[in-house]
Amino acid sequence: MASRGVNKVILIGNLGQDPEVRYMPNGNAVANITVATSESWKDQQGQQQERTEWHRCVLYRRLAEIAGEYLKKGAKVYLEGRLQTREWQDQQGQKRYTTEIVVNEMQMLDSRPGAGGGQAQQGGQGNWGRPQQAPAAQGQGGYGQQPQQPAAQGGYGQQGGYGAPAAPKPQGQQPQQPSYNEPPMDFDDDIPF
Amino acid sequence: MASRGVNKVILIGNLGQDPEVRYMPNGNAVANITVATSESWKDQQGQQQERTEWHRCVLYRRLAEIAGEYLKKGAKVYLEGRLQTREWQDQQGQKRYTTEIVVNEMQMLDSRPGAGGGQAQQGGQGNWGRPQQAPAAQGQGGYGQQPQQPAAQGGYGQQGGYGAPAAPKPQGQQPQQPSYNEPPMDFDDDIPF
Amino acid sequence: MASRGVNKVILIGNLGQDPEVRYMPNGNAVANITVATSESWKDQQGQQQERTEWHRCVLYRRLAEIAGEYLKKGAKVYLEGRLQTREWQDQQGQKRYTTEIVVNEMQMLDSRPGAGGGQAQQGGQGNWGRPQQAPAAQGQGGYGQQPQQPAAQGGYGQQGGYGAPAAPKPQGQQPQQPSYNEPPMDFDDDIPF
Amino acid sequence: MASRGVNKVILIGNLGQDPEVRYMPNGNAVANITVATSESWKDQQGQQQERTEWHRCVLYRRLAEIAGEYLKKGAKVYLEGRLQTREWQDQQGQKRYTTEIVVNEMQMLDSRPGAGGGQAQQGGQGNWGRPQQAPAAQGQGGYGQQPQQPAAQGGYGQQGGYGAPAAPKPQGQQPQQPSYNEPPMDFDDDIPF
DNA sequence: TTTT
DNA sequence: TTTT
Repeated sequence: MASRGVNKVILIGNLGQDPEVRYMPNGNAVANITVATSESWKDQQGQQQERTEWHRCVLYRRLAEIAGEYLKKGAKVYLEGRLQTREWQDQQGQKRYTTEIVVNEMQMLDSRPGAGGGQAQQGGQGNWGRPQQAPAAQGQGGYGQQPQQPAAQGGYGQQGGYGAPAAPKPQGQQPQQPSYNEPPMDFDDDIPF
Repeated sequence: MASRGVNKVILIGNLGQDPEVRYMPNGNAVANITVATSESWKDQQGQQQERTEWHRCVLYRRLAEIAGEYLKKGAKVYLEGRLQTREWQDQQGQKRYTTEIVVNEMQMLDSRPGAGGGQAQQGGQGNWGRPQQAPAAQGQGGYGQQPQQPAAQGGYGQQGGYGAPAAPKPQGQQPQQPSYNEPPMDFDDDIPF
Repeated sequence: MASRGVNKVILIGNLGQDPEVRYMPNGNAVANITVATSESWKDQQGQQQERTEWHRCVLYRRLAEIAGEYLKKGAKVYLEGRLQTREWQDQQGQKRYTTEIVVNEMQMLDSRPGAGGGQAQQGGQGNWGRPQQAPAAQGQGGYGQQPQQPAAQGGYGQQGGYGAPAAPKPQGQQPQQPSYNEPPMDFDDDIPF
Repeated sequence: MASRGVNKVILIGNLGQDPEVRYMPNGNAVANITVATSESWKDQQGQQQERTEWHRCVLYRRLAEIAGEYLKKGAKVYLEGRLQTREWQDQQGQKRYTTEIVVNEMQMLDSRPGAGGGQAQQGGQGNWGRPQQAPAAQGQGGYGQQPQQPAAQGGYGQQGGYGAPAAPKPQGQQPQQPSYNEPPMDFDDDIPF
């Protein structure tokens, strides 16, 4: 409900491998993805250098399902979340720590294969999920025949219920909308400058 | 529910004046605040320069109420939101545009007056709301005798209902919490470094 | 040099039209771009709604040149900058205000046309600049035959000199690099998890 | 010079202990700080819960010096940086990983002790550095008698020279300033709303 | 270790 | 209008 301080991470990068999705006893999905960001620079000898940073990210519930459905190795994504370091024990019983980004917002940044009409199914190089599947395998995702590029937001435990299988419940977050008595704001079809 | 693109603003600044809170017909609160950020630099002649930027911000529902209750002129705040430009007409019937930050998260950054025990009475210079009030005037805010520093998050239309007077309903956002079957993460009592 | 407060904007969106680049007397480039972000939601009647927000952005110097060279209408970009409201006078001598994002970091998010081999030349739909040019017409940009996807960072006055034509000077910002006596960090070729 | 992707962290939190500052052979300062953020929520049984997250942060050069000089245990700061995971070996020769935030911007969020006149001397509870020192012990910091609240930005390798002791050189980053032929922007004395 |  |  509240928080003291701000703990925010923003990433744009590419998946190092396909998402790993698993389900908890209560039916909630959890997905792990690893995302690479990189920077390059010239060192003091003028040599071009590059360094890749790998980020371990975890997504829950609806976000996990979307990730599992639509992302694959190489996909470019925008992620927003918070840092969390968890403790675990290695085989020797030693305490270890792993820092992860708990994602609460995701945007896919690859242009959709098959977008824009025609262009047809399959993929392979588009980094979108399930490209090899038969065209009829759809439906579960709820994104329709021509699946909309899903852009997902998932606050903290946003889908409400723990203990219930993830379902397409109404999101707790809708845009803060122009109420009748606010000034008009219709920008839908023209650019104001 | 969804969004294409990212539209995010992060501000830390000081209120130029007390918040203006009003209520919509449906009972929802709306608050307007103006926040200053400033930067200083040396120009090419070596003169110290400073420029203040004023940001017009709008808060809705619970956030508006908290702002009205706890913020006042001079208060330092962290704000997160999105940009929104709305069109209006001036007296000559000319189209005008105003860009505002629609706030969906807020953190007060002033230390509470009277926090920590002792440290003296009243406020007046602490930039917290209602400092001149009699000590007994509490209660309405629901923050208890020793009101907790409120840190508030308000997604898009987060408090659920339009058309209902704002009430302290459960937030749509709770921390994404360690469920029983997730990896252990208990940092409560020891530190990883 | 310093700033009191934080004034930060993060956008991911698409250009509404080609960048407009002009040059100042001192030779510095200035580019204006308009970027759309949009969100969609279901209203209370269950109707799908969408709202597009248009952001007026301004880029200076090297960033302006890169924008002019590589971006075009429809291109998807990541932008980071700060809000700035400037005053101007309309024809009636009335004070008007326009809020812009002064961009200091930019990332192009479209996959390069012609990247990865095959996929072929031409453009038109790739949203990258100068797509109709002959393949040999390159060179000015300094991005080579197979131009690297430019990712640019431009702090405040980053290219150092005012008063000089923008040149590919060394950036004032290089990655904060592992100095000899810091712990080794070579992640270049393996994923650590 | 460039980067592919975005790797950004934004924190507001409190220092768990005084900064640890050390110097590299080339004279550059490095500071380590640990910063706490926390969130609280009600669990499913209605119990108030709280979780504190600890962030390991590293600052270089001028930022490190400022941190060492002005921050102390308990201080509240705004930090911006990037995630970096470095590999090291434990005593058993095992590979270990530690994730840190490499800070490139910092803002102190505590109000200065002794600011505003009167308000009394010394510190101890103000979380500003060196509070127990004799008033004359100043000078090294270059912030004057009444030290300005330092707000610091330090890009990547921002202070220019490696291999030289950090000195108050001109920052590579000045505000992107209104040049003569840009639209007027003088907000110094009037407010747009 | 912090803070409320 | 704020803040330092």
